[in-house]
Amino acid sequence: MPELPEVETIRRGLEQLLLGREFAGVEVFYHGSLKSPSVEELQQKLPGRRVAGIERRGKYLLLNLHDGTILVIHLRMTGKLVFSRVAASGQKHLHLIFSFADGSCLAFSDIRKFGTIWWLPKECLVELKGISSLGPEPLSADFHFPYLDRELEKRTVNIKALLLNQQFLAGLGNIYVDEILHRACVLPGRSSRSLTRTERLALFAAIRSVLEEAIVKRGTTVSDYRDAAGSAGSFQEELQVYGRRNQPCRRCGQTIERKVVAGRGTHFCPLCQR
DNA sequence: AGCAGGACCTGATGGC
DNA sequence: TGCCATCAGGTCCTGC
Repeated sequence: MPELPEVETIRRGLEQLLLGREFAGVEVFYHGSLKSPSVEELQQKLPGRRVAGIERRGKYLLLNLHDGTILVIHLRMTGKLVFSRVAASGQKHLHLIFSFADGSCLAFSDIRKFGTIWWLPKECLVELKGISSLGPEPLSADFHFPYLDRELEKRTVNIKALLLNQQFLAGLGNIYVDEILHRACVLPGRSSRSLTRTERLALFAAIRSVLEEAIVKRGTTVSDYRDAAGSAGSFQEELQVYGRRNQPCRRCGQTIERKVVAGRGTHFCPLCQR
């Protein structure tokens, strides 16, 4: 599932592949992917516009076009963006293809059809509630210890649910939350405000270090994640708890357990996480 | 307001 | 073998 490190890896790939390219057309096979505008309006108005820059906000990809409009893409769980130098077709679950003036294209496919695309003027970005309500970027200066400390104090939910909340912090998903809590030695069911100062400091450091290392490894490929060039990531080899139920903890040897916390499959070490 | 739980989807897996 | 139920998870929506 693409979380922050995967989306950042895709962003970097797309930046190499798409910058300056001019849109020539769009084919839409599954209309549910395109939230706005209509297929007709997109097909009519997108051609001729060029890619000027690619940003990421949380798990959202933002393709800035030279005329001040933005293509916003969210891959949700199984969405994929794959660039090809020649026209692509025939692949399964293909929902939309952007073609460029030089004959290359960007294909959007998604097994579960949850992924979404918007095209809108930059000033309308605030109307996308999912983006405008996002919390700070975990790797930016906006995310600092006093913020984490304050939020932990005022929330009543368990720490797993808080870390999954995009309005608290943008970009974390199920895999990295489990890994972060293991690194910080904190059990996922603990209430946010119960964390000691030592644990809060460890959590702050773990959020940053796990994400940074995962970006270096170009993300985690558990089932079908691929970057924009079609390559898998390698952080799955570094996972300490996620997907390791009944296997020994790499830190203390205790058997990794799995239970549902905050409605999500949650992996943890019952001995070295407290 | 904050929080919990269901809905949206399809493919993989397991039980019978 | 085939059928059915269950599970996977990001975000939005509803209701408490």
